[in-house]
Amino acid sequence: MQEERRLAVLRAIVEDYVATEEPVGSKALVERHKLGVSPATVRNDMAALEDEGYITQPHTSAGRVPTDKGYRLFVDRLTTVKPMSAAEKRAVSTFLDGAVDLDDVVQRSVRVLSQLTRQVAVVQYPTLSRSTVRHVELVALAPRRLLAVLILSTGRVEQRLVELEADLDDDALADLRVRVNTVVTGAIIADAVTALRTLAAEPPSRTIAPYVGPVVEALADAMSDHRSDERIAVGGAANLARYGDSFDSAVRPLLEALEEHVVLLKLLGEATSGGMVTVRIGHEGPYEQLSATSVVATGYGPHDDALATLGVVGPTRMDYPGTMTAVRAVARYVSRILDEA
Amino acid sequence: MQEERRLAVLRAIVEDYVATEEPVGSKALVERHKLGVSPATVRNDMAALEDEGYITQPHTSAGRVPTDKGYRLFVDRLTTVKPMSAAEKRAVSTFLDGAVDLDDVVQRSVRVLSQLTRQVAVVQYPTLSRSTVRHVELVALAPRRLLAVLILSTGRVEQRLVELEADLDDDALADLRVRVNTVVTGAIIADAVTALRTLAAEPPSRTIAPYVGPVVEALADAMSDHRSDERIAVGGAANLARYGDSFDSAVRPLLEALEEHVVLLKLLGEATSGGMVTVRIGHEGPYEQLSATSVVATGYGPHDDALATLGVVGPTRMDYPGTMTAVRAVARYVSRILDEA
DNA sequence: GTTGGCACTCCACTGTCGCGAGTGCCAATG
DNA sequence: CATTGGCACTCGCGACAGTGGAGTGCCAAC
Repeated sequence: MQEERRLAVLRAIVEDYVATEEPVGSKALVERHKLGVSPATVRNDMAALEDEGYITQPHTSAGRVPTDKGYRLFVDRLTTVKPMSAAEKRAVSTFLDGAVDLDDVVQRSVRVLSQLTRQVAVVQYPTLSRSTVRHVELVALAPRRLLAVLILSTGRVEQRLVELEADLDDDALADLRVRVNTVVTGAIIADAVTALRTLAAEPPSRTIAPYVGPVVEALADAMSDHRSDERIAVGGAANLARYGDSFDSAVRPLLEALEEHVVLLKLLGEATSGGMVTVRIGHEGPYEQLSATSVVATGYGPHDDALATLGVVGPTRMDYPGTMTAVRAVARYVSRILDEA
Repeated sequence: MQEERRLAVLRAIVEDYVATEEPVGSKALVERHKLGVSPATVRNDMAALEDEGYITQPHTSAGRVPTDKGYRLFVDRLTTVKPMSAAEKRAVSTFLDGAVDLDDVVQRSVRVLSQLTRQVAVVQYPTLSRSTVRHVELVALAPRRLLAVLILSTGRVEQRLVELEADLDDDALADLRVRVNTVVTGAIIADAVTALRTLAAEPPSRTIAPYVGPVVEALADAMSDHRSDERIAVGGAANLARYGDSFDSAVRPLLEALEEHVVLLKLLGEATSGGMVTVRIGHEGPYEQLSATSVVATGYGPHDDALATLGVVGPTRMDYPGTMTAVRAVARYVSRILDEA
């Protein structure tokens, strides 16, 4: 009974603090939220909550502020799903539907996500390693030169120039093309690479033997190209300007992190699929300097495969319910678009 | 005679102010720069400089600060070329030489430029419209489906999927490939597009007539794809953290501008080729809100064609000589790399 | 034209003080 | 035993005045 009210008080504190950015006191609380009890009672509850480490006061005789632990409890148990407004839904769909290719999808996602949440949005490009090969094309550019084109299930296209050591005729090229595609089409990247290497190690026909090596190398290179794994789009950095206070402690390290895509990737963490949104609050993250920022992220990809991750980073003091639904919605929508492609 | 010393005083003021970020007074000036005259004399000169609008004082009885006009004079007439240190040169070359493709070149340029200048660096991707076509490849993916690959002189590769309305045999494909390449190879984009349209309007052979339309459309689309024109890479935003003061007035609008690539493009301005570095100081720029920021930019591209622009944006109070040489050096180096490719 | 002297200005900094929001504790109450 | 009103206490914050110092402008002398 009292326990229940205590949680209500915590929720109220979090909500008010997020809204006002100021430590919230007992009196203001009972005024804004009809708790049906007196300020004194709330004070008792607050003292208890502080003992348990959910809230803290910046200095004696100031209002209370949620701790990371308090936000955690709030997110885990007190969050009521906040549906998006019809207007917002419409905005997401119309904006994302205009995308013409994968690059564009990612760019637009970043944009819509940052505008929706008024935070910094981060979208990872679909990872190669977990996508599958749709098709491989080999194009003769010159007798000893060909272009290897790799088309993936995510819509990504990679190409590599291949220099050969012997002239290539059309028949051999056709043979090679068929052999390679038989082996890799439909396979996930990791498997495709090993399959290709076996092919190169034991050429199944003498016609292709002289060429299979360089071609396989080029393809394997394109497949395991880690630069693509690390690609990330960032948007809404201007929202950092709203931090106002706590510039050095919060904005500076975050700005630096935004440049270091490796750090960002680590921040986003493992992709979780199936509509689950991960929330990492303050010090729970792997970086000491980012102890004042939270990350709300989720995986996305066609057929609910979590190919990549998208989310937002912002101050620990953020609107978690709203942000979570926005992230979830954008992830779903992007996944659906990738399904169709 | 006095005129000469006055300019020396202005130069000293600019240098000191850039170094210390604080209004500079007459006494401090004669101490730091061996001007050979007394503070009183300097004061007279300062009064004159203020009358002419080159410097100003934030409030009565404070030191002087250069105005935009003062910086302009400094940049135009007082700048002594500041050579880069051997270490810096080495850093630029080793860092940029590691680039594997155009994307990588741009990314690395942004990085090295922002680190060199400790400012926000902006690099525009080489514009399509002024580059030339190296090669067009057409790849049959299915009887009625082919991939059109466009390879440009800048190293950029664009591809488009083309759906046909009639089955395509190998002979027709080969014919089409030859015809297209004859028309566009070596041409600059603008010419290539018109040449393609003529080809589509008057098909020179009946074999290719049913296919030339969609293929030409796809290629023309890829060529005039304005999204690529607008592509820009930004780096070093973390350097904005050093602004410290004047956060709202300077950092916020700049952060917003960094997201709006259209604005950035306009800021960078027209590409100027041939080692000329453009400096735009404060209010000289097209945006009222960015009246506290300067832009140092120059064009770059293979064979000294100014295909695109790169530069840095920062506070009007910046180290112009150092920034200018850094921008010039990076532009030259990138141009040379594009030459080789 | 240059210089030293001098009076003046004004910002930045410091210390003091009162206000108000908020707390913790306690005794009273249902 | 949870809740409540009362009350004394704490402490941050804004206002205010006083002070020191850097810098200026002006002037008379060289």
